Amino acid sequence: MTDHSPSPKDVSHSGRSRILDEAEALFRTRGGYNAVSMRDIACKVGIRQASLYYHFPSKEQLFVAVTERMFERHRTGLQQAIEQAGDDLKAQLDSVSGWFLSQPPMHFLSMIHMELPLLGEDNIKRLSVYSQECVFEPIRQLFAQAQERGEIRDDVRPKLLTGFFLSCIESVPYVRSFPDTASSKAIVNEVISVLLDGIKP
Amino acid sequence: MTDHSPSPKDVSHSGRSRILDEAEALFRTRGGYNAVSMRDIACKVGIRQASLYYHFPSKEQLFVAVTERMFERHRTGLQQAIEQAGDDLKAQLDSVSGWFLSQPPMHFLSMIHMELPLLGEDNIKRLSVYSQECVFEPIRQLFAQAQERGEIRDDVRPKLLTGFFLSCIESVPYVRSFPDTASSKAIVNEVISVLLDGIKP
DNA sequence: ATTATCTATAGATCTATAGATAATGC
DNA sequence: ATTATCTATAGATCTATAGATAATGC
Repeated sequence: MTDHSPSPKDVSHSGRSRILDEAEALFRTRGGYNAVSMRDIACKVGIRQASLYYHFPSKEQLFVAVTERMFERHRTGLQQAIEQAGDDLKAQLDSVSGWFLSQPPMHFLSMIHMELPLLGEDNIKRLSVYSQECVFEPIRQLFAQAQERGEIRDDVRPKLLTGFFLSCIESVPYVRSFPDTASSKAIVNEVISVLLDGIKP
Repeated sequence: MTDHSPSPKDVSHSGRSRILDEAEALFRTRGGYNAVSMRDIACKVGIRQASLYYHFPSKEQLFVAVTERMFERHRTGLQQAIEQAGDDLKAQLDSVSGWFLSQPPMHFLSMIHMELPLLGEDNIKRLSVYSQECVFEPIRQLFAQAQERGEIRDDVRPKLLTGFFLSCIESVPYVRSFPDTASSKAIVNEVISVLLDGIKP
């Protein structure tokens, strides 16, 4: 929460944020909350497992901190991406896609329905709300404003468009994994092209 | 399909397939492979944990069996759905969507990148290939044939369309979870409408 | 005095195996 | 004789706590 950064001696990045970094990488690359032990995390950081409990009261709270920080990063990243693009829908979508591609895949939907249910009720609520604010809502507004400007048909709902767009972005690493497929950027361009113009000739 | 036999001795349905049913439901509703123990599964079935090892040599093999059976079910379901629809793209997509909505959500992408990595190398390969054959390939062919019939622009790749379509279908339970949102059928219709015609006015 | 680590361990798991036992089929 | 279950338990975990210890700040 309050990051008083009292030690400007942060040579080569230590302490709490180092733990968050390593934990985030492990939760992402191995199979999520249950597949990563406190020992795994401590090992990566280079300390003993029990020492993690000086910084976080429980594994669950460490996971929550990791996830909140990630959402927060996406909030600011998305905000900047959208600002830079100006008031044009396609430019905004390109920019937002560029942001997501610049980040390690967050696996938004997978997180929501495979990781959240493992947590306590309060934390589920907390992270659900936070994911909405940081990730979903910025994109929803982008679509809603484009609709007000008349760039989007009136019979599609921005909320649903946001869900579809996010899920397509999330599928990029998967389709990329096919033998002959193109770059992520090319794939994303195809998503956006289909979204804007449909697949008909 | 329906299992309503209230008979106490449950002659209709016991043994191996009963275990697969309960395990599948648990893996889906709780948080996946690591979140479900053999004890949980045995408890649902009504036997002791050790008895599961008479039917399956390991938890991993049980999970593989569950997943293969699920893919197989989707293979035949998708095949029927596509056959029934005839040679029209929209009709086929409607029918395929109808099939997915008739099934508990399979969380295709989530499975691929959160569950598979937990398994042994051989099983990863095995299930990857199987998921391609049973789920991905039928839909890819649907798009490829529509493209040959001239119903789809030549500059979009069926493989990518398949990824996008699957990921959108997978997002339906999520967007459904929003407060005011419509039925799953209405959501899917909106996906298909956007896919076919784009979002421009 | 505070901060950040350590060692050691309690207490709960969880997977899998060994061997006994009941029920069924021949 | 085979099939399907059971009890009991070994052996590995894993989370979290208690209390000691070193390093840093005042």
